[in-house]
Amino acid sequence: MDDREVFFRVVEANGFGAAARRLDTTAASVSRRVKALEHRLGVRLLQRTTRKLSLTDAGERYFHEGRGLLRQLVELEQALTASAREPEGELRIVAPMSFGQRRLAPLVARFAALHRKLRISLILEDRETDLIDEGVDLAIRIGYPADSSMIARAIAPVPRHACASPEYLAQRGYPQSPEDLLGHNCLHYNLISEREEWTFVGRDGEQTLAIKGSFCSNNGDVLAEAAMQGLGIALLPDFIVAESLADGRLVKVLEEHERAPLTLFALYPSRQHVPAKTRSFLEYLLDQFAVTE
Amino acid sequence: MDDREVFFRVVEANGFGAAARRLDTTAASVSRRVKALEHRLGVRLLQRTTRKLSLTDAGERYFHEGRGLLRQLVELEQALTASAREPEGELRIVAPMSFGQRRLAPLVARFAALHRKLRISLILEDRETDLIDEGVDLAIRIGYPADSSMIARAIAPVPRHACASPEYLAQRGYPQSPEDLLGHNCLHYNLISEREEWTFVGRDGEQTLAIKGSFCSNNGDVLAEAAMQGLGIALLPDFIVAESLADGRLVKVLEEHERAPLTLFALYPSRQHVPAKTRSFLEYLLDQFAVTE
DNA sequence: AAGGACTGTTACAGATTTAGTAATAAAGTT
DNA sequence: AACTTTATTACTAAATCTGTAACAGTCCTT
Repeated sequence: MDDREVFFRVVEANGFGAAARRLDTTAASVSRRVKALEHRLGVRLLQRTTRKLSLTDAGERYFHEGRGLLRQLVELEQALTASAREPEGELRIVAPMSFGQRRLAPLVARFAALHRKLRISLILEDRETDLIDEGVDLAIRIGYPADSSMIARAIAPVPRHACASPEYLAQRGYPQSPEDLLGHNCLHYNLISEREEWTFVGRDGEQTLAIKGSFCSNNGDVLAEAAMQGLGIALLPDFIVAESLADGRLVKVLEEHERAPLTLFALYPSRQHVPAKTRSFLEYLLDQFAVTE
Repeated sequence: MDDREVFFRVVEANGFGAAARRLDTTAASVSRRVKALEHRLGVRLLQRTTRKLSLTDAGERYFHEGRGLLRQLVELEQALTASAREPEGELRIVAPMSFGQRRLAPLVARFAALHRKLRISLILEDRETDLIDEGVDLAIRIGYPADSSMIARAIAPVPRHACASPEYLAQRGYPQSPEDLLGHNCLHYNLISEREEWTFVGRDGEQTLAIKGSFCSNNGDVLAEAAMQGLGIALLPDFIVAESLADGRLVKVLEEHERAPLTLFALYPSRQHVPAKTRSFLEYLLDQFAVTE
């Protein structure tokens, strides 16, 4: 509690004791704080006998001009505090391109409809942006957490499937074991990892293969399209190939050898006092993915 | 120092350490205070890595809207502090009628000329006003201090003289001792004391006489006029009869029996943080009367 | 690639400040 | 005159704040 506020309360309540009661403290404390304020300003603010209070010129001026200022300041602070509770302002989200388009965009649109005081900016980029530099509230990443100064919250597992078109498999054969891939045209998705290695779970644990292929890309949709055209086998995240698998344009291979899924992460700066807009969206995401997956 | 001010300084200085240097404290302290402010508001204000600072939405708003408010408040406080040093505003003085007219008015006029930022209100009243109720900064009293909650500062002695017109004395005789007054028409000034008693210094200490007279008043000028017209002997303060004594219209009697003079007092509320206008005027009075008397 | 310089944060210990209790003094009230 | 009510202050304990120093993360230079 500010000494200034104590003084204003004394004037409003017209007495030290009355002010103390309203401020839930003792008259002794109020007396000392007014004294301290007067000492700090070097001006007597209240002329007081044990029975009467009256403002000095300085006190009069301070009360009339200062109270409004302090009140505005306090109201501003309360607005800020409130904004930490109810989502408002701009929420900047960055996410990988494909995931953003396919999965995030519809969720974000529904979330935006729930919070009309929120302006949402969804930025799709396949590079790791500096959250602080870009003023980003929340970043969606797939893989493993990296930036140590950020908080990484796991949202959902992201399985990856090795898949190809039925035509390709009919022509080149259906791989029965990971090793069989060495004879196939493997289409590498180099956004998650540059290294042309695929890892599967074999008889005795994980097994990493140096694969080869005629085509790689940092864009999963391009690879999926290539696979559908019968170019080869692609190892792609579930959300990119789910539709194609569902309607049969792509077929999973080596399904029982799939390694543990990647993780969908939400990254946000710091842990103390996360603004409501960020916290709220994060909870929404967790809720949505808990149901879906 | 207010946490708010620390935060604004951090933003202005663009760094905790820089702010600490300007505020003449340590980075540790600054860090903690910003943290405390954020905790109090429940909002993170600054996004910080060890190398970069950036305002959160809340911090941005707080800085832009709050800094002006706090600055106005601080400037108001500085103005109040300054007003305690340089006389300004309204200075309300109350004084007894006769003394005010004859002695104080010219001094006040000269004092007013010295301090153009001061508006002086000289209230002449022969009753004891409540300084606090009336918003009076300084009261001039003659006699002995009474109001215990006020500060009474002695300014000058005020001798009283028993005096009459030369014509009256020629006709009725010149009193040689205080007792001789019993046979005279004593004109009582009942402002200082209602009781019709005059005290003189005789052979063995003070001697109080119950005097009698055909005329009394609470106005010294009226009494002086009456005395000059030869009505009787009046016991009046020096400042009322000085002129008449100087030009011979009145003559002192029993001069060697005069008791100790009354005292001219300045009364003002409290002792801590006396405003500059009051202090300044008091010093002026002391200076003026030290020279004159 | 590694070291150096600088940043903000935090544990610790000591110092300062603050709070409430109770006693005191002053001014109304019955 | 006794009683209330009011503001103030000495006293003690609790809370807070401060600076130091160690630490950790980041950028820059070599």
